Amino acid sequence: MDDAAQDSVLTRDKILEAAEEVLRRFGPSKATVVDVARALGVSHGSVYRHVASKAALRDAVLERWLHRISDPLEAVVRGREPAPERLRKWMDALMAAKRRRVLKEPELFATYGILAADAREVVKGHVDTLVDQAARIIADGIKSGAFSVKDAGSAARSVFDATARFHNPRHAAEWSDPGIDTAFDGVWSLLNAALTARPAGKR
Amino acid sequence: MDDAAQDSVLTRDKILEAAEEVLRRFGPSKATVVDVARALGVSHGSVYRHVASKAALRDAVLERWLHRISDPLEAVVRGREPAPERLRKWMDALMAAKRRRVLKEPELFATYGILAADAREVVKGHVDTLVDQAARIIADGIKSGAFSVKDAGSAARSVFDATARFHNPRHAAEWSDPGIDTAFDGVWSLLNAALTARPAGKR
DNA sequence: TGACTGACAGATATTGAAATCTGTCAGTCA
DNA sequence: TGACTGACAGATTTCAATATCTGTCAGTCA
Repeated sequence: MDDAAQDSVLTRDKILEAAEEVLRRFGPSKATVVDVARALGVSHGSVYRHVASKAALRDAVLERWLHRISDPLEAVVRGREPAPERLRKWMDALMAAKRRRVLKEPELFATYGILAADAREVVKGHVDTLVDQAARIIADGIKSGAFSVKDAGSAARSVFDATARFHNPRHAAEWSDPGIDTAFDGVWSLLNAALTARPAGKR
Repeated sequence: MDDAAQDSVLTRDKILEAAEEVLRRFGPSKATVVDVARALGVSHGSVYRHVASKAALRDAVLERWLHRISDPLEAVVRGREPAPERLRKWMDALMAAKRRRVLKEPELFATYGILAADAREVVKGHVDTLVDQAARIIADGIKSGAFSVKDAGSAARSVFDATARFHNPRHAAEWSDPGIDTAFDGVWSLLNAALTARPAGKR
């Protein structure tokens, strides 16, 4: 009848919210659908009315989390600085976002790492989103003449691949190495040189 | 008395040999020092006469295995081709060595991955060896004028970092992706451009 | 005499019975 | 009438008793 303040109606969003909290508190190996239902005060059968399976629920929670990483980077992509500075800023923001999460809540980070291992498709989507962001910056750079590569898309993919050590969660343990920033600067200066290099009289 | 054919004397080498075989057959979680001793027909107490601990034994076996990867690359480093070709050949050989091992014996590869997780120092030594090999090639390239980077050592480290996705075992699962070679070519062409780029009239 | 054994203490791993979980669906109730 | 419940089958996980392992060392024996 009235459609406001209907706290009692079970929505997919509420389930995702609760699942996130349950995962945070119990970790991926202990969190159960029954826990999620209990947190919401419903039977676990009700949960299955809104999500197809436990795997689908985990996927959806992971997807949300990944969006909270990639969405804020949009602001950097749409920034006004020259493309080279903007690309560096975007990389810094990406790395900072990841590192902040490992440092602040290492266990939660590990939890999402475990979810990601079972959700290749979701992760692929996340990576594609990020590569697309980088590609848009590089395309700007090509247009303005700052970058001299042919294809923004493949350049973006290569930049992303070449910097894997600095943003791929598999390498998270290395992010607290003292030399990590120096290492990134080294890689960055090669990549930046490659992107900006004048086509050059052969060889 | 006589020092030939003394099959009965227990040496550190024989222990490493046996430990390798036990690890191959039982995997890292099941392999025990008792198994190694049994394979050698001695008591496990004897094994402790030659190795300080199970961890030290694992480290030594891992180190051997890593040497079997890095040693053959020396031939490439000492090759006669121009540095850029040689560096590429070295990278190809490194990647081929790793991929061959995952493909032929995935479980054994996983076993060594697990050993490596507990042997940071040994792994660090292996990486240093590899980076040093790359640095020697790059130094040649600088001498011959083919490369224009300042410091061979740090350039080598950056090249190694930038190609992590293609040789770091953490990414082994990605090595069977159909696009992996294309991805490497993309990264390589950026790195090659960066190394060979003429210092360029600024910006 | 010194390489090797084997029993030991404490730590770690295995095992299988009992408990819990996932996903379904006929039935309730607002 | 349709969102929700709760009991169920089969799969998975837990837990505590039991067995095995690691590292040591006094003692054997060649």
